[in-house]
Order: sequence, then C-alpha cells, then structure tokens
Amino acid sequence: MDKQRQRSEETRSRLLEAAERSFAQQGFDGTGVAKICQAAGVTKGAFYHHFSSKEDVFMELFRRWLERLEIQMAKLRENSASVPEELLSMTSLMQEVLQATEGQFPIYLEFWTRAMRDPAIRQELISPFYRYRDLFSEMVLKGVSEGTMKEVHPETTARLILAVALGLLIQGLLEPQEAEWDQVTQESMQILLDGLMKR
Amino acid sequence: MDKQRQRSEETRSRLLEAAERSFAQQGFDGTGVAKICQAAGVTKGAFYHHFSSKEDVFMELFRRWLERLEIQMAKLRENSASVPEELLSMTSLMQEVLQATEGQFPIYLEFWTRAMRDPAIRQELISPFYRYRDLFSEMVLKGVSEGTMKEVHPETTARLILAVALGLLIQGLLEPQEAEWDQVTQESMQILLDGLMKR
DNA sequence: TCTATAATACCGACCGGTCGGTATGTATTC
DNA sequence: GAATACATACCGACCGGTCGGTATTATAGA
Repeated sequence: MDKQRQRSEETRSRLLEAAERSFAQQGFDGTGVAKICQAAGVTKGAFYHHFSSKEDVFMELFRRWLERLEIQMAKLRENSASVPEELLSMTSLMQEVLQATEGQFPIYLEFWTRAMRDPAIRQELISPFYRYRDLFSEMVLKGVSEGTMKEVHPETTARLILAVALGLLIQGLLEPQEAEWDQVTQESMQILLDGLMKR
Repeated sequence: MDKQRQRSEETRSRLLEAAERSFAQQGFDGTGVAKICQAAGVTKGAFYHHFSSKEDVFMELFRRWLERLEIQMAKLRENSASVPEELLSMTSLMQEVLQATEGQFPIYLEFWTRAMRDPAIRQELISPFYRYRDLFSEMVLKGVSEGTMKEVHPETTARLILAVALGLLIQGLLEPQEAEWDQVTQESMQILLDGLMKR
C-alpha cells in the first residue's frame, strides 16, 4: 500500500514549505540549502533526491504561484451580473488575494526580480497580466455594448483597472495595518465606476 | 589646486555607476565587489577606501534614489491651477518618471526587496509614499472645498490616485513598448477625474 | 623655493568562511 | 534482492573583507 510514496510526498512538501518560508524571509541568495533542510527536518540527501538544484525548488514555487493566479482569474470569470456589479464584486476577491499574500510579499518580489533577469521566466510572469488585461478588456467591451458603461477605450480601461488593483495590492502589502483595505478597495472601485458608467 | 580630491571624486562616482549597473543586471548578491572594481577600472583597495562595505554602496544608491523622488514631488507642488487640472498635468511628470526609470527597474526591485527585510530601510522607503499620499490628500481636500470635486474621502482617494500612478508605472516598466503609456496615463486620469469631479 | 614629512589615494595578494553540489553508504519498502 | 528514500561526509569554487605596501599630492618649515 505505497507507504514509500506517501512518505516521499510528505518530505517533498515539507521541503517546499520550508523553502518558501526561508525564501520569503531571507531571499533566494540568503537562503542556504542546508537551512532549508534543517527547517524541513531532513538532510541534503533528501533535498537533492527531490530537486535537482536550489533553482529547481524556486521555480516549482514560482509555478505554483502562477497556478494560484490562474485559479483567482477563473473565479473572476464565474460572475455574470452586469459589468459594473461584476467589477464591484471583485473587491472581495482582492481582499482574498491580499490576505493570501500577506507576509509573503518578499518572495513575490523575489519572483519579480528573477523574472526581470531571465527572459523566459519574465514571459511566464507577464502572461497572466495579459490574461487579466484581456479579461478586463472583455468586461469593458461587454459593459459598453450592454449600455451600462461609457464608450471608453477597452484596452486602456483594462490597464487602468489592473493598475488600481495592482497599486492597492502593493500598498496593502506594504502597510497592512495602515488602513481598512477592503473598504478602500470598495470605495476606490466605486469612484472608478462613477467615471466609467453612463448616468 | 586639489588635484587629489578631483581624482578621488571621479573614481568614487565611477564605482557608484559601475555598482548601479551591476546591481541592476546581476542583483546585489550576484554582484561581486571584484566585478564592480573591474568595471570601474580600479581595484578593491580603491573600493574599500571609498566605501566601508558592499552594503554601503548599495545604501548610497538607495539614498540617491529617494532624493530623486523628493525632487519629483517638489515639482508636483509647483502647480497651482484648479485641482483637476493639476492632476491632469501630473501625467507628463509620470512620463518623465517612466523614462528615467526605464531599464533600472531591477535595481528598484532590489531596493524593495531589501526594504522589506530591514525595518529601518523599510521606513525610509515608505515615508516618501506617505508624503505623496499626504500631498494627494491635500489636493483632494482643496478640490472638495473649492467645489470642483465631489465630497469623497480624501485619504482613500489619495490612495487611489497613488495606486493608479504606481500600477501604471509598473505596467509601463514591465512592457515599455507595449502601449503608448503617456496616452494611457492621460486617459486613465481623465476617467478617474470623471468619477471625482462634480458635474 | 626647496625639502622633509605627512596625508591621501590606491594596489593586489591573501584569508576565513560559506555554500551549492556530489559521492557513497544505509535502511526501509516493494 | 532490487529499487526507493534518505543520511553523512566532503569538495572545490567563490566572495567579502583585510592588510601591508606604494605612488602621488598636499603641507609646513628652513
């Protein structure tokens, strides 16, 4: 009854978790493989049994992050009320993202940093952005055609929405306790919609 | 006629430039002091004559960046038309910032990364944000009192404006050639103002 | 003005330590 | 008894920082 596989998978995930924590706290270069192993309660042998290099673990974590982004985006697509309502309902999702990201900001910065250096990784990072932009773009297009929104330029507006989301997210991560971020997000989106909706 | 001082300052600035380039391309940890020296055409002796550590050069560059931010903010304060006009005129400044930052994104990420790790540095990074937020807050307050703007919450609105600026900046840095960013900024601000202004 | 001396600016070999990765051994499971 | 899952010991490269020394320039006294 595959006892080995079970054990193997557990150590693997323990290594991943330990690596994530350490990367977040000490950064990629500041994190030693030995430290990861110590935190995971195993030794280097286990580490290099599961991963080919330190970079390898990092990329695994990176891919998992991208996957989570995809899932978030999928959630966004589920909605199907009027476009403005849809956009407003996004704020709760933003809050979710913020909480999930809390305390993990540094590792995302690490992702970004590496992405800027390696063109391939960079592309992997950018593509979700394109997807989000396209999603927003579609929503705006729909909003315009259904008559609830002004006749704005869909792509530009999509970038604007993305900017607001990104900008508020960063501020929220930078100083989590400084404001009621869900409320700020809510009000911000409301203001934005006031500029986008027909009256 | 202070020939020594002149030479000294030149090597120092050469070291700073070399360090900045290397940090941007290879990151802080990926950059060796020896490499910086090689790029600057001097040796370690010169380096440690001018700086106490690798961290020291980094912090010097960081402080220079913050200074530049201050200067940008000072430019913002010069304006004195009506608040909405003032906000619109900011877009040209955004463009300036974008161009100045172009190709330097990685080192700013490096700044952020370190800032998240060291509370003191973090504070240095955050404080300009507070200043910008306060500046925008004042502007909104003025706009409300002069009757050109709706009665929105100044702080929240300030955060929103900051978010737009930050979000668009990041997108612009991530894919500089992907759009006419000055135009996008212009239109975005216009939409935002439509949501903020009384009609 | 010439010189002695101090100060500055810089050189470059070297060290202590760290860290990613490997090679080999061992225990447990299939 | 073969394969899997991990442990242990170790290597070699690299890197930040040091330190004794040198060359050049500034300074002060005669």
